[in-house]
Amino acid sequence: MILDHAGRLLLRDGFQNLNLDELAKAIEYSKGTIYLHFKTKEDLVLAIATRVARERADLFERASAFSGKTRERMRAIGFASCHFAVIHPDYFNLEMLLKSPSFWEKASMERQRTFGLQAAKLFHCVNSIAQQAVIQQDLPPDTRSQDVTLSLIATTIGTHIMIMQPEIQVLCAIDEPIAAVRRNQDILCDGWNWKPLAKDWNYRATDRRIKNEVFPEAKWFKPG
Amino acid sequence: MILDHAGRLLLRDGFQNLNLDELAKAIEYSKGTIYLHFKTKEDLVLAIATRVARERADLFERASAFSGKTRERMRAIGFASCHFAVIHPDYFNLEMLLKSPSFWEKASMERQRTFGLQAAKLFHCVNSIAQQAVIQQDLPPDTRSQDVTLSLIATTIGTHIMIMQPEIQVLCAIDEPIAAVRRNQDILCDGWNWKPLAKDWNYRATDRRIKNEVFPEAKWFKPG
Amino acid sequence: MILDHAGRLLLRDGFQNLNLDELAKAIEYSKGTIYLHFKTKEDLVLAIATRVARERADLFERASAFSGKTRERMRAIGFASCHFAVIHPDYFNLEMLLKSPSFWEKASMERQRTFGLQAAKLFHCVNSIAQQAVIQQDLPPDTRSQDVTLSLIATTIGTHIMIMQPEIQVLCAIDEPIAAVRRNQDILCDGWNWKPLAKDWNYRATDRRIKNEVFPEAKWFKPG
Amino acid sequence: MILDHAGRLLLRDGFQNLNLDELAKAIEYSKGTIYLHFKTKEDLVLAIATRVARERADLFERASAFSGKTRERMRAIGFASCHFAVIHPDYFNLEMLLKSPSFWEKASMERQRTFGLQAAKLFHCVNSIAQQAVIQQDLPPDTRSQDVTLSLIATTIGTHIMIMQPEIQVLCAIDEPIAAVRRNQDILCDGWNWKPLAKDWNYRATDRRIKNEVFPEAKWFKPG
DNA sequence: CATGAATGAGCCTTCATTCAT
DNA sequence: TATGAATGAAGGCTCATTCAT
Repeated sequence: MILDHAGRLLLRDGFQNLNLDELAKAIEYSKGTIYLHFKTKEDLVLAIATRVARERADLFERASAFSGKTRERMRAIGFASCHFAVIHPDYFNLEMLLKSPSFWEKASMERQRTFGLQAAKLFHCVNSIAQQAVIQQDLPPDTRSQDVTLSLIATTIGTHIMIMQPEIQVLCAIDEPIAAVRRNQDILCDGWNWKPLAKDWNYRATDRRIKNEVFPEAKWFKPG
Repeated sequence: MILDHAGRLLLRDGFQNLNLDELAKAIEYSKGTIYLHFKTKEDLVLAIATRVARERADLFERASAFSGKTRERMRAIGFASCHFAVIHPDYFNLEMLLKSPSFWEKASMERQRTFGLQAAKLFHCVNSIAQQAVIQQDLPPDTRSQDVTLSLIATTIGTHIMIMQPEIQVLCAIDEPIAAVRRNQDILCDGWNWKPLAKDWNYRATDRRIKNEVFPEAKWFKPG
Repeated sequence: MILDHAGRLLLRDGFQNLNLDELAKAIEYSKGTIYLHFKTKEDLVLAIATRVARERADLFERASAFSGKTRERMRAIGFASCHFAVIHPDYFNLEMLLKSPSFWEKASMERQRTFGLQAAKLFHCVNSIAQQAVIQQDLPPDTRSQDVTLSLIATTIGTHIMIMQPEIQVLCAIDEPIAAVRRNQDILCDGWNWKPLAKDWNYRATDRRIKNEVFPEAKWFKPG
Repeated sequence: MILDHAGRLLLRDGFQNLNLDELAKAIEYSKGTIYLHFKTKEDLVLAIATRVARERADLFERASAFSGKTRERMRAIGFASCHFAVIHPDYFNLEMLLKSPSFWEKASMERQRTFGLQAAKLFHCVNSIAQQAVIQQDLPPDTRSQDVTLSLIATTIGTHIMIMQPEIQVLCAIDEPIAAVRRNQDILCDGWNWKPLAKDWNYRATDRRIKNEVFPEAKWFKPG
């Protein structure tokens, strides 16, 4: 598949240094053939991004189906985001690229729509759990679910960005980067007063269940 | 000054679309003159980033000097980060660019060092307050200050990135984007159990003090 | 062929003044197409030089096959060098360019190798005749063939360089520049005591044979 | 002196890579000042060439004053050319540059004249000895002195060019490059039948005299 | 569907030269 | 006489895109 190779080169070189000549050499097809499938280079890259975004949305939806208290289910989402980050550690660089208007206007409408869909699924997964938490009074009654959702996604993204930088890992004496992501999510949930709080519930057992039931295939850095 | 114009064009066009011909036309100097001051295009852009980063570090250091409880001082830092985000809403795009190794190797050593210095100052400002909080037992005794620092910076960055996207603003029904940043910081501090918690202290008064004492010149979206 | 036009412009303008825009205009192809075939401008020029050098090596090898005494065969090589100089009077300027290390390192390895091969063929042609002359005692027994080879090539090159200069032609009252090359080769062979010496053998007849048998297509300045 | 530094940089970098910014930094004067003295870069380089050429002419004239048989005096000239080549091993690269018409037309008339003068002196030194040799019947009576002169200069130049190339030194198993120059000159004189021939006269003694009387300051590679 | 040779606009970078001070 | 900041034309090289086959 074109997208596999293209994705690999894209991660290695970045968007601007991604070279279609090199790509054509890497895949078994010619440059002309690439243009049969993608309107422009941007269109191709958006296709890659969309595929990865769909993968992420799928992970989130699987996690979303986890049974348990609302905070446990959100915790499953947290595991999903970490699992995804392990598989696609540099995906954020790609997503940042999609911010530029000059990028979007060169991609096909259809693909723009498809990508937007994946992003929306993501938000929805998180937000519907938060909504239910408010309803079930796991979260304080006057809490706006979108605010919780925003904060969780933001913290997750921000932490991923931070821990990718080697200097930060040194400064913060982090030996298990991915664990920092889930810790921050956890602290934040406590901050929102999302019941049961970390101190009131043994999440070790929950974590074990998530790993077994939702991500049996995943490799986690530290078992337990 | 060259950097002013260059910064403006950089924000408008992005790095790759920043055109030195256009820049030369914009400033009253010629292209050759630009190269008297900057070794490469990358060097120029790093100079821009450094200048803005220094501005941010200055804001943080001013905030750091705020007198009060540790959490109040951290709150002042939060205001600093928001104030900065208002002045330079697109700075994160620029900072993402600096991730690429191929970028750094084209900039002059001296400028690389200077930029690193500013980034370190930032971390230090936040971390030293967190350290003091642990010492003063405003934070639980077994808390690692670096973890708190990391989480605060990560949440701040992540939230800034999120609220820049118009779709997110719509989805989350945010009418005051910048307020979301400080809210998330606040929730997170509560999550860390940083005393006094939001429910135990009237931070309205603190906020007023910060605005008056630390950022008397700043325009905040909503007074109060 | 690209190399034909490029060679023409190269001789007219020299390396530094050779302009790829102009070249692209001269040939029916575009600048990009040139770079499909040649890695750099230096690579292109080395390709030109190699082609001419191969032509020269071919002439030398044809001459090398001439039958007769060793000195007669060397004389045939002398004719070859003159014939070549008539066809490519400015080749030495090109060859001088190849001295610069900064030139070589910008050309492709493959082409570097090919060019080196041609140069080696040249040396070999001359040297193997000199070797045989020593064996057959046409040259004194303690003569080192490489020294003879070096002197002959050096004199040939030097004379070609000299007679290219109009002032020298005037100063030396030369009306037939190319003849000077062969005369110097002849004097030098006499100096090495290469038998039969010019005074002991009628080389007119040999010359006639060389022209007819080896270079029937050549135009010599003065018949006879 | 400007020319000293400029000459050094010129040899190191070649003409096209000679950079006036770098030169201005090397000397104590500014770029503007350079242009007070030299019309163009070419003019500057021609000045360098002229100075070295004058040095060479002086060496030749000193050698020309050597007393002895005509062939001994020519031998002194040979030593002069070698001595010069040792002091300025890369001068030929510079002289080749002066062939290009586009170079000359950018230099000042005055300097063009001065340089031509030095070149003429060179030719004259050699030629007048050859002329006298014909008159004194050290050379056969029908010999044209200019032909002898041309052949000697050509062989000298050609040999210098050849022995500069490391590959040639290897191919020819040369361990004393400069000695090859004088050997070729000697063989050539024998070829012209310039009396006394090498076999009829002990030139060792002559060489010793030349070194002592004409170049007492010179360092020769092999004493004796 | 597939190709890959050809394109050519575009861009960064260099550097000899000038001139106001 | 000396400066050195400023110039700006020039040129090598890239690479996304096209199209005839």
